[in-house]
Amino acid sequence: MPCRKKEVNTVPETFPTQAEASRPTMIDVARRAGVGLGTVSRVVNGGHGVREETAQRVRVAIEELGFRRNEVARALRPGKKSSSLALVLGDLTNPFYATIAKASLEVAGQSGFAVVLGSVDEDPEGEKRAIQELVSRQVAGLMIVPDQGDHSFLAGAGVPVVFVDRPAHGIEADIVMVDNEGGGRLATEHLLSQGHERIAILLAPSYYTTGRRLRGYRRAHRASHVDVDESLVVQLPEGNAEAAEKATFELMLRPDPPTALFASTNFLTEGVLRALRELGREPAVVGFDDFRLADMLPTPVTVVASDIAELGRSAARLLLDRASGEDTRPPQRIVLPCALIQRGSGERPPDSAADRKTR
Amino acid sequence: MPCRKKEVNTVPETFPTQAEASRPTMIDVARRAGVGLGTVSRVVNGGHGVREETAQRVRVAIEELGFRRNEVARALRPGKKSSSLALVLGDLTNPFYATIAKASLEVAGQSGFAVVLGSVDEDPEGEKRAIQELVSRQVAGLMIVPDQGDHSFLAGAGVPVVFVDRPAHGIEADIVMVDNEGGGRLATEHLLSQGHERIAILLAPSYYTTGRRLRGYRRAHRASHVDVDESLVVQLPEGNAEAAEKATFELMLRPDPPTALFASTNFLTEGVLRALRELGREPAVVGFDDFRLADMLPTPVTVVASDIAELGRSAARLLLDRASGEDTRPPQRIVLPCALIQRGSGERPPDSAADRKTR
DNA sequence: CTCCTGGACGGTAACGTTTCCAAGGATTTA
DNA sequence: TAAATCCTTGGAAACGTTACCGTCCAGGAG
Repeated sequence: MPCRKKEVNTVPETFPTQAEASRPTMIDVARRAGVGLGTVSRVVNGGHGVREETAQRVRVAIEELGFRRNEVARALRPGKKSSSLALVLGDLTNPFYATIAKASLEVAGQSGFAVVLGSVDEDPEGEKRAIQELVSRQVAGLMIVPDQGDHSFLAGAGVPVVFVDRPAHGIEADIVMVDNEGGGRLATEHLLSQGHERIAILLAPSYYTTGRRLRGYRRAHRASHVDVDESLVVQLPEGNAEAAEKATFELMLRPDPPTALFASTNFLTEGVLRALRELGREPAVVGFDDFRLADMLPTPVTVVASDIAELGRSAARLLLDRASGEDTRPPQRIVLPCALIQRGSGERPPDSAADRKTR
Repeated sequence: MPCRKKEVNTVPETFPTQAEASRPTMIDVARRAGVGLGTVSRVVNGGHGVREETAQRVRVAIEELGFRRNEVARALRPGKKSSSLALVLGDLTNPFYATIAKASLEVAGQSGFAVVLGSVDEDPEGEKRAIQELVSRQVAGLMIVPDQGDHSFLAGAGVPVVFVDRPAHGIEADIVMVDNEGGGRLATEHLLSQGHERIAILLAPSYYTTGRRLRGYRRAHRASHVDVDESLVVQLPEGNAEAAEKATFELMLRPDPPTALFASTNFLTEGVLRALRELGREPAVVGFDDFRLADMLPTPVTVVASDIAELGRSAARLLLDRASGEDTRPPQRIVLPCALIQRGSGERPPDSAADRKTR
């Protein structure tokens, strides 16, 4: 009897640390059910054109053998892409990215898609390598939170792409993002309306989002007929909390410190708060993007926030539509709104910035 | 001339939203380089047994055509598993899980492995489905942060498995975890040494880790000859901050409230702090697992912490070794130590728990 | 009764890679 | 010089699935 490898009904004498159990194939199922290979395939894929009685026999055989379709072999067929999406992003430890990952994972999962996370080094070259790795895995689509640098190499990849949070250079593709300019404007208007006229803005380096938030900041000033002191527009060398902390120190120790600070990123907000605690100063603070425990800090933190999870969900939905071929519209551009969440730190009047030295 | 599909040298007239570019295959490369298929394969896989001159020709052809090996087809060969690991965990929004994901991703990436995230619903049944989905994708190994429930179905999967953070029932496999008992003991000893004798412990429901942390709590009490008031051992109905907040309210409003609280999870710690702020009470608090901004809260939070990233790294390393077949040792059990980080909340003396109502 | 239609089903050819085997040429050894 | 060996190379089989193309049989129309 030409049986595949061996049936494992006997207990192996050694612990099967990495059992080579060789899962049953459709051929095994076909043999067992006494039908042809094609019939099994038809049953597995919805069972059209198969007599109910036959289908039942096949299903029984599948159950008995514990058969599961080999997705790799399936994806090999021409035209069929694998049922996985790729997600390329920076630092999962940043709640912002983690939220996107979780949300897209949920949506993909509902459609039976898995999500492959490419490993992302810091440099743009590493990003490119990671993306190509993923393409060679025949993923059905790519969700990318792009780094700076050219992404035109994606044009010929033959895979639909959705950019998340910011667009990429050199390629036109779907993009899902938040209303950065509106958010920057919202935050700044809020501070201006409290009477602040010296509002510093801290910017992470050269992200697209950074520029838009700054634009909102400028627009708000213009609308209120307040001039921007360019020395209060701080381009940080890095996007982390430490850089923001250092910059805040310098800002606040100037002879003419700002009365309010707008931190354009969740990590930057953290750095700002650290510096202020150290300094014992209390200028108004507004952050971009909400973060856990923002309401639990000594002065709860006012932020402009958007629905980050929706960012991930939209991206996944859009990508699934593209991958299925249903959606052939020109590249979409989805922009989610921002809202101001007042908690206290953003509602401090200009004079509260004076030295308190309550330490 | 039997050319594959078509060469796309012409600019398509419509925007190629999801270009069907049909990437070049090894056959194309072979034709272009004027060599056989096998030779190309040998070059791609390290090029042993190929004359340098021939190899060079092949490499040029690869470059010119922009060829990338199709990983799906590669994984189809018997014995060859795909070069991806699967990671199954709960809520990526929890920094604990996010850290594991990031760390394992890094290690896997260094070995050229991608990480597939299975979508994980809440129920154990969903977890099982997700795992089987991943197995059918021929992943080279599984990292699982297991839910309760039986995992014996994994025994025949023919794939190495590493459990993370807690063991699973019904299967013996590698496991990487933290020293839960030691950590629980450390936290409790610390509080006892301050003179606390009424220490409440809040426990998330029925996790393995919960039981171990509780055991450490009891051991510390026994070692100090302090009896445990069983009414201070609080099993929460859910593992989230809300449940902990509610329980803390009830605890602190008792006629005989505890003078210290040990929150056995980062989310629980958050709930405890919320309740205490609301109540205006200040018992000592120690949390299990560090969290971002813990040092920035009104009273910085003392925690027992371990190197969560190392948890993820170890898991990935172990799994890669197993997958390569190099490591055939019996199931390993890696336990990482916990350390106490004193920040203030855990160093409050017993009498500080008295009503302050400073609000 | 014959022919045609259509549903059910079996078989086979791909998909792109790796691996094995055999063949050819060059080089060494007797 | 002939034989044996090695290195290089080409070709074909196989992996598990899906898609297509026939075949077979039943039933209805002419």
